[in-house]
Amino acid sequence: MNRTTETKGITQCSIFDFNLSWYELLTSEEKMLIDEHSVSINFKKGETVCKRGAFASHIYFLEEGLVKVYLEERNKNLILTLFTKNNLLGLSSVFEGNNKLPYSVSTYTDSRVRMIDIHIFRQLLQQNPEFSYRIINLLNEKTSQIYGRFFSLTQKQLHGRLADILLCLSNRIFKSKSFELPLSRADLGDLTGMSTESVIRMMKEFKDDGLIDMHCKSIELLDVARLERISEFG
Amino acid sequence: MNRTTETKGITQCSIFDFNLSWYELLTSEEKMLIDEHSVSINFKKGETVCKRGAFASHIYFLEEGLVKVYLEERNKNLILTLFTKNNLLGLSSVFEGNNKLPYSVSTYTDSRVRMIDIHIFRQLLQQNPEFSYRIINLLNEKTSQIYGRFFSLTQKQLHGRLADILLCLSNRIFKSKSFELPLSRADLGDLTGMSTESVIRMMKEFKDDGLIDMHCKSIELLDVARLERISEFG
DNA sequence: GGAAAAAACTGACTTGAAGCAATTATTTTT
DNA sequence: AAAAATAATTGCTTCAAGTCAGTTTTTTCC
Repeated sequence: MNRTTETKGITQCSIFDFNLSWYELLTSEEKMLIDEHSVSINFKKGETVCKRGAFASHIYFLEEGLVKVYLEERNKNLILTLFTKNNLLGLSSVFEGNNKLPYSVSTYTDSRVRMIDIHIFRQLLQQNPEFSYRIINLLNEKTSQIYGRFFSLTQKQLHGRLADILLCLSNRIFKSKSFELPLSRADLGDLTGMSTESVIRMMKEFKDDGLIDMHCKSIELLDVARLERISEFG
Repeated sequence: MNRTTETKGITQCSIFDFNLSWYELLTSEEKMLIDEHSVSINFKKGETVCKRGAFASHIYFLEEGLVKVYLEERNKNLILTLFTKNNLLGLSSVFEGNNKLPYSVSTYTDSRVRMIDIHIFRQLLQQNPEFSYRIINLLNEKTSQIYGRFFSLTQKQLHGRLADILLCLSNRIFKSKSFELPLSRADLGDLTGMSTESVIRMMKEFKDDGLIDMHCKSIELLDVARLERISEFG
């Protein structure tokens, strides 16, 4: 067919951190319904919010904190995505076919999670088309981010994957070129699909090359342009 | 927390092939609206239905055929999923934020695709909650399948990945233990994240081990139980 | 504040899987 | 039906990246 204009690379950044508001789209009765059928729970750093395979009884709204959404099997771990505050988690289970949670969630920092009864949430989806439409948009946005990560982890080598994740953390999560990382090196490994040792080696290499500065948990991106090039060329 | 019952492995099968009906949920006026604002197009084997980056103007309903949904960049290819007939494609672009298509689609066999005006589709989503709810379920089902593939491709080695894909093709796509494969070895590579040569070597190995029988494009699974074990143990 | 545990790091070694180049088989085209 | 093009296959070589084992640093918790 005919030539299409070139678009940006597939993996610009892929960690979930946007938040279209959804609560505002509800009527006041509906809001009240949510309020009545939800509770807000505090989790300490490192705690498990929910485990894959458990029955899905709630939709989670992360009011405060930072969490990982991950899969584990045997000793293999894969972090699907990170969520920051004001995001909805566990939407996959609104589908009755998925009555079990398809992933686990645990916290990196102290967090507050509002747990919303899933039946109420479903009811609202079925009665309020605007709300439902917004949720579709949230799901789609998330899916296309997952595609980006999928591409990154399957098609790029270590340099590219690490550059990807560093850029994401900076742009999406911490919104700053320097940040204190609450994730361990092992977590970075689960996020990039590489071994802990490789993460360490690669980060040292980035440091030696003047791409980043780093003292243990504190990280600063020094040369974003070059990191982007590394991300692009895999 | 308390111990949850063990669930099945993450990657049972991950190719998209279920179809909840959605058309029936529309009112007769809505159906008419769809009919008026859609056309059915025939594609020959190997043709491109749409390319990543193009403006998303339609939702696609695959009336007949087999297609791949894929990402390409430089010489890297990744097949996200395969679709069989009676499935909706391109739902990611109902989100106005994504006015460009996030992936490309091309056919493996002669196919017929109904192209539905995206504005009409959006309108229906916003006015018909049951329809919208059904679409959410479709999206969710798809997402959890993508997670499975994501895990498979990032955490398993070649044996496991090939076993995964052979089982999927058999269970979901062809619904038979023996089938004529319309995909090339290179496509199997793009589907499993391995090189064409590795696909060939691995399939030969499976054949020598009595797991499958194979003559060029025709494949038969001989020992499904063992394939499942290989899939499970990566 | 000191002991214990957990992370972070380093170097040596091994290997899974990709890349390359050449050959054979299939399919398409004329 | 022959020629050309595409796909499948094989063997050889290379290297990216994981594993293992040991050391140092940092964090946690009595």
